[in-house]
Amino acid sequence: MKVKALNGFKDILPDDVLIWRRVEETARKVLERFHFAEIRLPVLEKTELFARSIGSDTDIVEKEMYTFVDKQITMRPEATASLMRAYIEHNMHGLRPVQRLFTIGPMFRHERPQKGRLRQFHQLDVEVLGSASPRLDAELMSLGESLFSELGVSTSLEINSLGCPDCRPGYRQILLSFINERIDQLCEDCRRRSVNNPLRVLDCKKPGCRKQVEDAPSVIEHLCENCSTHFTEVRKNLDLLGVEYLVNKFMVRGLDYYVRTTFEFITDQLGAQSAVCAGGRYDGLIEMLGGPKVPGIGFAMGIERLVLLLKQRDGLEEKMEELDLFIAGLGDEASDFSFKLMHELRERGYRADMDLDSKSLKSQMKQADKAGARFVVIIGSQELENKQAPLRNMKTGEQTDLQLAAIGDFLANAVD
RNA sequence: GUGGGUGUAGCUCAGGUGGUAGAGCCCCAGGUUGUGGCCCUGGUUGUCGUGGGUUCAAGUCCCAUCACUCACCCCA
Repeated sequence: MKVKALNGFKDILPDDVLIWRRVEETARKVLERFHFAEIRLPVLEKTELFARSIGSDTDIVEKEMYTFVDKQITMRPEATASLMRAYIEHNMHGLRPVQRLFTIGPMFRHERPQKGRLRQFHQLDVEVLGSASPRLDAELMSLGESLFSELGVSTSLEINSLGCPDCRPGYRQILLSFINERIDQLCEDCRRRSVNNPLRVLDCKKPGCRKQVEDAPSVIEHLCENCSTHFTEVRKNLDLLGVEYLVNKFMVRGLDYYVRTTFEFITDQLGAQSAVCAGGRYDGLIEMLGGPKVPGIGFAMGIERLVLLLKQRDGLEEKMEELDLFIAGLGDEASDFSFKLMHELRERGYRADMDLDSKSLKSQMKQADKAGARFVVIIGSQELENKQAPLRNMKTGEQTDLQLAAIGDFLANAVD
């Protein structure tokens, strides 16, 4: 019986790694422009950290975490909590008034896998601590927009406000009585939700429920004055930056710590997993975790989902050039020489390879072609004797004789 | 946790009503005694997911089981 990877855990093979690297490199480049610094965090944390931040009543904490029950530690299901922990632990609020941080890495949730959803998945997590300004909310969304446009992926932005501890309880009551008036018309799930988390009823996907809540009271209409002003300012700043968005009054977040602004970048090309990037404001979270009273906002981008989008976009990827030079050696003596030459060229910084198994020249040329080698040099006993060998440009087919000793210098000229 | 779909070569997939396994791609060799891509010729690779049942005979029918996958739930 072959040993296979766990369900929901995937190998990322070399061809895909090229796409992953493009995503990561683009992200780092764009984030640098927005003055973000990278932070690297551990994958294991105390279970308590997640229970306190994400909320012990959420599905994530209740049934999706990989927890070592005997040790009270958990593989992180998301990055925000860890990042807050690090921020507090290292007193980062004292280093500068506003911290702009991001991190990229694997997260773990024991969910049933499906398209765009794995048990080990990867996120780009972006957080800004230390400012409550609505400008920041808009700035983060424009950052998301820049990331997508830089990668050539089209998404649409939806925003909402969830209010704050001052105004949400009141709204919750209003919504609850609205729901209770038509509780018989709602699906089983929604009836259950109406007790645990009435806001969730708003984003039920069943057409029947949708119709019922069509004109439900929205959070936005019941925001307190501060939250309302904040939301207006966020929208004003989005307009100022020319960021297009849609207000989705039914958008709800699954994590307890969100307040005020929430947003999602969505796509219609990933089946049921439409959100590629989602986030929101979480003023109060740091304090709740024992830190200073510092506001924060952030988002997470699902890298697998992003990679899927990039892959299903018309794939016109060029053949990758993996090598500067492939050395085709013919015969033992020439192969010894080639082996040493290859080593010297690598020491000088060139990408070189050769065939170690004394295959036919035809086969070696094929290998060179497969690898996308820029040049091939062919070395046999005749070439050793004359100290010069034919060097072939694989793109043009041109072939010229070159002194063996001059190959390195030739590459220095030919390769940027 | 719940429901649907699919399991045949390394990959993508054919195999009406049961008769001891196929194509394309990939890979390898040759055509071209030392030259890649295109072309031609030939070749390698299978416990037909697994276990049981019906039958003279099962990839094909029945049952069970596992894996993968999509969707619900939830979420990035």
